[in-house]
Amino acid sequence: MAKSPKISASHEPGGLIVHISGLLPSLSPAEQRVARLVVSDPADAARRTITDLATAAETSEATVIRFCRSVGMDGYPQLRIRLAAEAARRIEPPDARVVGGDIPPGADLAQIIATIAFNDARAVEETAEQLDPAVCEQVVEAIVAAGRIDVYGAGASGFVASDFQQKLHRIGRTAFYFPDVHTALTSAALLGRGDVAVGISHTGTTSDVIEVLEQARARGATTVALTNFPRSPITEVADHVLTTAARETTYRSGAMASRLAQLTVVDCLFVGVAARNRAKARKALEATAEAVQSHRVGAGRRRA
Amino acid sequence: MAKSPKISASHEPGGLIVHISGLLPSLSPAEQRVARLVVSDPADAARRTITDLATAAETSEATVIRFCRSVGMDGYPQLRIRLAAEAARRIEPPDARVVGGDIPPGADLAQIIATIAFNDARAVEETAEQLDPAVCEQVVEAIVAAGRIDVYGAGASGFVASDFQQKLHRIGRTAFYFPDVHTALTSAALLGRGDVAVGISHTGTTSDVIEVLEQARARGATTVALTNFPRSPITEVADHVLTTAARETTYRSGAMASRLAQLTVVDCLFVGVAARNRAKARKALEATAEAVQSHRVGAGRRRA
DNA sequence: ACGCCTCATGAAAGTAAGTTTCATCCGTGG
DNA sequence: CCACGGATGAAACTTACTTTCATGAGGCGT
Repeated sequence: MAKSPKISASHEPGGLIVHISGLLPSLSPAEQRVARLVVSDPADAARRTITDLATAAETSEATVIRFCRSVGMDGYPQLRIRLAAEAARRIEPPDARVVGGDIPPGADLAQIIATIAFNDARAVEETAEQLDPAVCEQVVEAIVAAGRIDVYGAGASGFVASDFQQKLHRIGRTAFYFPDVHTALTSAALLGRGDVAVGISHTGTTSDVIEVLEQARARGATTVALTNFPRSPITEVADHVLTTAARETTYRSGAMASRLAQLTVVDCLFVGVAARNRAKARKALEATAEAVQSHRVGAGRRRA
Repeated sequence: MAKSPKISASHEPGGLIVHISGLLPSLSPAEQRVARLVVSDPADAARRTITDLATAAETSEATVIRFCRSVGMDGYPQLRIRLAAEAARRIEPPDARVVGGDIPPGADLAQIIATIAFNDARAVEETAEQLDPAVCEQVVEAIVAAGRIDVYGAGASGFVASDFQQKLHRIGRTAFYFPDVHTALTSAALLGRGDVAVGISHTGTTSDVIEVLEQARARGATTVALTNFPRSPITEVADHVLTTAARETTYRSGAMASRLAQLTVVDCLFVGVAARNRAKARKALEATAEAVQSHRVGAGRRRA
């Protein structure tokens, strides 16, 4: 048989749940039902027997096993154990905040704040946990060596792309961001070997971004994808894939946690690049900070 | 039936290992061998199959089962799971992260990632903690009732302003953001009673933003400031002050944590506003999501 | 010392859990 | 309309877990 991809999960001891939620959209419907059960209550799933879990997910044991393999486990017992470990490690949320869940209709502002902060912080932490330092290293390497860096992103991811561009620019890297697809395509066509193209798309399905990244790749540039879903289409046109870990269940809630997760990754890359040449980066940052100084009032201390 | 003692362990979630070593002397020799293996390396034991463990302890599966019962477990699978959970909990959280500290010169990427994520997550959490729900409420109120909302911000805060504008727009609020001071001033001059002007500035000293907010206030608009410093100049021209809690000592003016903190506040306001009219907001969000649908590939799940 | 009892122990039988195979079904594109 | 490929669950199968039971090693009273 042609073996399913089986994305390795062995190098991420902390992020099994995260890993699974990332893979969720790439799973078959029946497997998704299993995944959802597992993600929503890992501890409970660990307690269940395979038959039990299969029944709960309204599917067969065979599907559960397939699910195990899909997320990189050898079999059900292994999943169970990893799940138990994971569940134990995770500090119980202070109160009944639904992770990744919707905000209850009757919620007051204090609840809303608590829920959002909790989910946002989680997204940041979990993203960091599952980020592969080796891949980051390669990306940093490529950016450091790049003649030019293009950052692409549409919609909410566009802000992140723009932020990244601006950060790189501030430390003296030649970076561009294009809010417009046509311009972006034009720019991508002018990239070449040694240049870097970074495509940002939470879902990994934004055709504009994929198209541009593809173009860049065709021209010989090193392509990097930043997405929440490790098996989404964008990863097919990327040399390096960086993933975020936002469980933004509700599409409609307007890309909140995902955006923070993306920014966290951007920060990591930025600092990684800056760290390659501390002195120069620092000097550049100081120069840029000084440049806007005249646009600040009450410089020095701010009235203790 | 003359049941063996079976000391309950269910009420001590944390101390399974301790529990076991406590009753080690009361176990039969063969069971003790099992117990010693388990205590010395719980994680490893959890990975083994019952037969495997029995062999390692030079005994039979039956004895392992008896051991399980002796320590209060129902059977081997339960022991395994508890063991895995216990082992996971023992792993110390990655320490040595300097809160708000600079990144050490020799740091490798993994350290950088951990430090950034830690600080970013902290900023988000602490911001939420000190956010005043009452002030948020007033701001939400004002935005809901506003005829028009202007969001101002320069530099890094500009991205946040832009993000806020876009979010409000998506749920049907009339919101604007101007990257250019002149345009912003022009717009502010056209605001009036019932309108809202939001000024975002991390330091609270960005003269451009202050100036624009001042103008807006003079025209009768409700002014809101979002800053990290509760007594900075911007607060003097604001009717409502919302503060972030980012201790941005890292990589000066990289504006990393502060930006996430600001976004968290924006998210809270956004959800607060959206919650005021769930149905309408949801409909608007769905409509906007649908609008970009044709720019996505592989709508359903992606590649088995 | 002898018989008897108790208990620890593992072999083996039995049961349940997990895994594989395979036929069927369903949607997709030719 | 058919061929194809993937998804799926029933059932066969394997492995893991649990129970039963026979054995034998002490202990202990006589």
